[in-house]
Amino acid sequence: MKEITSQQQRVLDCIQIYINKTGFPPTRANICKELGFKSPNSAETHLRALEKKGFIAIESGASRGISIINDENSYGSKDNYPVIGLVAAGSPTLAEENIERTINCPKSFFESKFDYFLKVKGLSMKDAGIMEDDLIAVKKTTDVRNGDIVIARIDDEVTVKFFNRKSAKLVELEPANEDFETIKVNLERDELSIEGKSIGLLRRN
Amino acid sequence: MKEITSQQQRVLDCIQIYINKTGFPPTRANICKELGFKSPNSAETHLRALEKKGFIAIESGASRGISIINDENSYGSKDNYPVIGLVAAGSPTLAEENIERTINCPKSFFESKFDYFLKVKGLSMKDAGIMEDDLIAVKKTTDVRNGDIVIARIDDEVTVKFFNRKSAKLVELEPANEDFETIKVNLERDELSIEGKSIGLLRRN
DNA sequence: CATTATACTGTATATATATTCAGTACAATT
DNA sequence: AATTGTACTGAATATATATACAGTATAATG
Repeated sequence: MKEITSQQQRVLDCIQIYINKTGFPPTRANICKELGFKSPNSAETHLRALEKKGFIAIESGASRGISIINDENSYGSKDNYPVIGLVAAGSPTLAEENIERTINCPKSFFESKFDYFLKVKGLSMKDAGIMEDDLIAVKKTTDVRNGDIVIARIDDEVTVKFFNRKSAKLVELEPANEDFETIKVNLERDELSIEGKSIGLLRRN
Repeated sequence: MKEITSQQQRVLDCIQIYINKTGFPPTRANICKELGFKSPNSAETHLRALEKKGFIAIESGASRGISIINDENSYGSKDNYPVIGLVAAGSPTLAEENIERTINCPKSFFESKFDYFLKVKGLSMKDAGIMEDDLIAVKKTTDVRNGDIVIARIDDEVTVKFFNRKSAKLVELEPANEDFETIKVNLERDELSIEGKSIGLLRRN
């Protein structure tokens, strides 16, 4: 993120204030009126500069298509946490197309910090009190221990299970539902990537 | 706030998701595309209905001039909610001595407003995904329906169960665990007070 | 010294967008 | 039986809006 000029900062503030006040971004003309410019092109050039520097995104062709980019490695640092639903095969979990929505929640809401909410599919962990459509608070880490509820990825499929390391080369992913079977992962043959672990859960009836 | 139809709810959700994803509200055409309508007027009429019912505001003439009205809770305003643990016999649930701690949490965190968190004891609702020490978000109300998870008080003891009204004088409180038995409450003989119902759940591992 | 970025005014225009009008159909009230 | 609300299609239109183009001026940069 490059440095911003004072005028560009005024424009950026103006956009944020406008959104806070009305719920939607301003037009070029709105910005001109707020800041006293007499030509819409004044706003336009500032917007293009802000876009080039990475402070905002502009949807081409769309009216009011301005969005303020909350940098700091995607979402984490603020109070808005993304909710991940179905994860498209092969795509990174936090890719934009996987984000269903965001939830506003205090950073210290769970005992330790976390990175996103994962919407649960299926009932394979029901005996651990994890039901369909529950939102698991996931902390991105590979530091997991036996008994942890982990979010694992096997062959581009994301699954939530108990982690259980049996030996140097064998990891078992155990469901909490007798209708499901333990997944045995031979680390020499199969690929296992640990996305993170569950540190909390949220359910909305 | 009047009642909303299922289609209007879909439109409202669509608007919120669009804003979350893009940073600005959708046009009529955007809504049509998302929901499969073929005429922008389909969206228009739904928007007007939502406006009339007070769910959204529409800025006349402005493109994308839709804003979602969050009555009171004004998205982001936070509040402290008490956590109720063991309820002393005879005392009101929200009495000071019953408050273990408070949790800071956005007012609009669950779909509907709630009054306190109740810390769950025992496993009588485990098949409903409610485990020991889970925190249930409780909305104080006596307006409960069959199938709701209610917080009930019988003889100064607080319990969480499924509510099931069998007849004018018989209410059954059903556990979600085969090791527990349904509590049958004869309203002519026993006293039953409904403290509220569960509208969400929070678990901290 | 040429180049580039900032910071504007002013005009013009294609098109994105809201909004109205004309219908059809169905269900719930009154 | 008449009215109202919901739930749409389809077409038409005024205007809101982004955006390009033509200038002017200043400061910084290599």
